[in-house]
Parts: sequence; structure tokens; C-alpha cells
Amino acid sequence: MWRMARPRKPLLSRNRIVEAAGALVDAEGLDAVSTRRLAAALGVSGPSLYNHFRTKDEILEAVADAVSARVDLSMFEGEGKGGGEGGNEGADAGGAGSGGDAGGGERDWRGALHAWAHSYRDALSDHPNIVPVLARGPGRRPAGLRLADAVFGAMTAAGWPPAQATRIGALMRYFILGSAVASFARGFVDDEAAYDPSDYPHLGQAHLLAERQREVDEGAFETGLTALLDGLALQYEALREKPST
Amino acid sequence: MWRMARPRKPLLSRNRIVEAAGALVDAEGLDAVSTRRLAAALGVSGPSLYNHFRTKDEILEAVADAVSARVDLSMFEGEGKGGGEGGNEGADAGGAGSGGDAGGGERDWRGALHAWAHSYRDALSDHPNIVPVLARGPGRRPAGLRLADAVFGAMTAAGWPPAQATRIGALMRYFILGSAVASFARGFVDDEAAYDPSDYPHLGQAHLLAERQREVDEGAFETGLTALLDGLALQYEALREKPST
DNA sequence: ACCTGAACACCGTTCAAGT
DNA sequence: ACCTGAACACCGTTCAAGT
Repeated sequence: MWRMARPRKPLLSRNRIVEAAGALVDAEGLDAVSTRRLAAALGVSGPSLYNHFRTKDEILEAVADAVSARVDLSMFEGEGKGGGEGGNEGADAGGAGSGGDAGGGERDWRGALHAWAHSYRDALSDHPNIVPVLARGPGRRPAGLRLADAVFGAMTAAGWPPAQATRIGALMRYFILGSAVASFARGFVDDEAAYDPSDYPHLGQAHLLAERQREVDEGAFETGLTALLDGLALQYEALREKPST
Repeated sequence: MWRMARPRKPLLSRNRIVEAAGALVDAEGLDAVSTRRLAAALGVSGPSLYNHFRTKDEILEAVADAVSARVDLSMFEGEGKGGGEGGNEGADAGGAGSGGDAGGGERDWRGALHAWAHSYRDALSDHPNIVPVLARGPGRRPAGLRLADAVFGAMTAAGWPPAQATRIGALMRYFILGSAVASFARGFVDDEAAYDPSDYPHLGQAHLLAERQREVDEGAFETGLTALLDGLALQYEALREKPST
């Protein structure tokens, strides 16, 4: 046995950094994350982080990616011919339900999209402060691409043409992220006195209350999701009737 | 006449500040806006800004509000019983068109929503860098509330129940802002080498290119908007048949 | 009322130095 | 290879002082 090098274990790792950053974001918000504060929480000195990430932004991207990775994708299973170690079974496979008047597409793409949308929104509402990071830019982080891939694969397997399958992944993402950003990406202001109701003839005073905002957000999400899926079902039917183009 | 006080005109005004801030955001991005840089662009010294705004964030909110104010609302006109000085006539009242299979709701709420969505998206794409500020939080800035009020007024006038009218305003906002944030709120990364195509079995190499991204974003926006409006038309029809609840 | 310079308490990131 | 202290070039905001 030659001489054992490797004196003591490294204090930091990418994983430990991402975990601490996520906790800090959750507890105190995006603005609270400075390299010095984060390093202090890890019992280490500021610049040490740069041995593991090239910029602070890369750390936040990794936190956002970890949240994306927690989104359930099991509802899309059954068609994938690709790799993966299949770790994503569990989660609440609860009330999918679907509408019913679409006639039951092959393998129920509609129900899968519905369940996925809710799983996605729930993951975001657990970590509202990271949503702005997650929303910006196209989904180019690993977990974001994995989401896009799963949706694309399931939609094409259900009979959607590839171009439409790509669009469905994108438009669902718009709606879900848009709802998350607008709903809980920012603390409510609630300084009602600043808004004069007489400026907005149709809106009642009630519209300005934070509590009411929560109701509206949830109702709007469900109404919008249903409309989106109903509208897509219409396109899907039209596709079955005249399969040209 | 008593002694004239008021020696010389103030150098700054809220308007001048918002204009300069908007130009800086457009030209160099959100991060380029520091109080010192902005003040310098106005030929003034850093802390002067605090005579007109309480925080830097308030300045950015005002910039975002100015962009919202540019969204065309003329397509919602004709039902408002409230105040307002009616300044919003002009703009491109171009290709509304509508789908046609909804049966022509009273005053064409569908066509109005379609035209509005495009006008909104266009306004955002003219100033992509401010979109993250505009998207976050519920629409509590004056222009944001004016938008919500116009949509609500037009939808109730068209026969939608108030609760649904509120939801429609919110869900349309989710989709439009979500699409804007995801599409052009952030420069494309485009370091293709960082992504291994074999990790995403269904996605081709082409999906990772920025140029293709633009196509996808536009197609997804139009497909999603159509689906949303088709789905809402379905709900509207159901409402006409059994006007209970 | 509005603008200034100086100052406070921070930032992200680089770099030579240590082990 | 990984961590450190010191340093650089910035921040947002406050405040006493000027006019």
C-alpha cells in the first residue's frame, strides 16, 4: 500500500450548497441569498462557493432545477422507449377524473395532462420564492428538459403530430408558470388605501383583498386548465376526422 | 406682489425618471439599472432619485406600469358605464376575425379576448426586459387594474356571470404573462454542448436551438390561445342552455 | 422643495496564499 | 483539491448640509 493521500473530507459539495440555498430561499426569499450569507449558513467563508459553482446564478438555477425534478411524471409512463432509472412512481395519483365528452383518446392524454398540471403547480406552490428563477427562459435545465421530453413522448404516443406535441408542452408550461408567478411569486401588498375603487368602475372593493385573491387564483387555474384541455380535445377530434396535414 | 419664491425649475420629475429607467432597461437589461447609473443618465447625483420615489423598486414598478398602459383596450369598449376619459381609441383594430363555430356570443367577447391577448403580448415583446417585474405579483399597479377592469366589464356585459368574468381575466393574464416570461424574459443560453441529446430520448437536437425556440413559442401561443377560447366558448354555450347556478 | 457629498452596511467575484 | 483573508468595484439607502 502506497501512501494514502486525501487528508480530510471536503467541507462542501454541490448538493450541500443547493440544499442550503433552497432552505434559505424558502425561509427568507430570493433577495436574502447572498454568497456571504449562504456560505455562513454552511459554516464556511464566502469565496469557497466558487470552488463548486461558477456564479451565484448557477446555484439558483440548480435550486430551481431541484424543484422541477420533484414534479410527478408517472402519469406519462407506458410509452417511453428511452433510458431512465424509473424513480418517479409514488405521489398522489388521486382524482384525475377527466371530462368525458372527448370520447377517450388513446391512453387518456387529457387525464395525464390534467394530473401533471396539478402536480406541477403543487410543486411550485411549495417553493414560491424560487418560481421567478424557474419561470424565466425556456426550460433548459436538466429537469426542465426531462419534463418537456415526458410530455412530448406521451402526446405523440397518444396520436398527436410531433409539431403539436411540442406546442402542447410549451403552452401548458406557459399557463402553469404564469399562474404560479402571478399567484404566489411575490408577497401581497395589501395597502388597500392606495387604491381608489372609483377608478375601476367594475371591480368591487373585494377584488383588492389578498384573501379573495387566493380564491380567484385557484378558481382561475381550474377554469383555465379545463378550458385549455377542452379546446385541445376539440383539435384532437378534428385531427381524427380528417387526418391530413 | 410678495416676494417670488421658487428660484429655478426642478431638474427631475417622476416622468423623466421613469422614461430614463425604461430606456436603460430596454437597452441593457434589468440588472443594469442601479440608482447611480440611472441618476448619471439623468445628469444628476445618485440620492436625488429619492426625492421622487421611495425605493428603486418603485421606479421599476412604474416602468412596468407604463408598459401595461400601452396595451390596447379599445376592443372592450361599448359597455362601460363608469368614468374614464376614453383616451384609448386608436391602435391597430386589425384582424380580429374570431373562430366562428361558437355561434356569435353577444358583442363577440371571444374576438375581443383574442385581439386583446395579441395586443398584450405585442406590448410585452417590445420591452422584454421588464416582463419579470410586470409578471410578479397580482396586477395591483394602476394600469394592471385598468386591464382587469376592462376585461371584467366586457365579459359581464357579454353575459358571463361575475365570478367567471373575474376568473377569465386572471387566467388570460396567466397564459399571456407565462408565455412572455418563458419566451423572451431571458436571453437564450444556446450552449448546446452542455446538453446531451441522449438524455432526452424524444427530443431531437433541433429542440435545443434558439431559432427553433422562437417558432415553438409563437406556435404554442396561438395554439394555446385558440384552445383557451374554444374551451371557454364551450362553457359559455353550456351556460346559455341551462342558466341556473 | 430639491439636490449634493459623505457615509453605512452591504454586494459578487478575483486572487494570491495556505494546506 | 479545496478553503482562506484581503481586496476591487460596485450596490441601495440615509442623512446632514446646502440653496
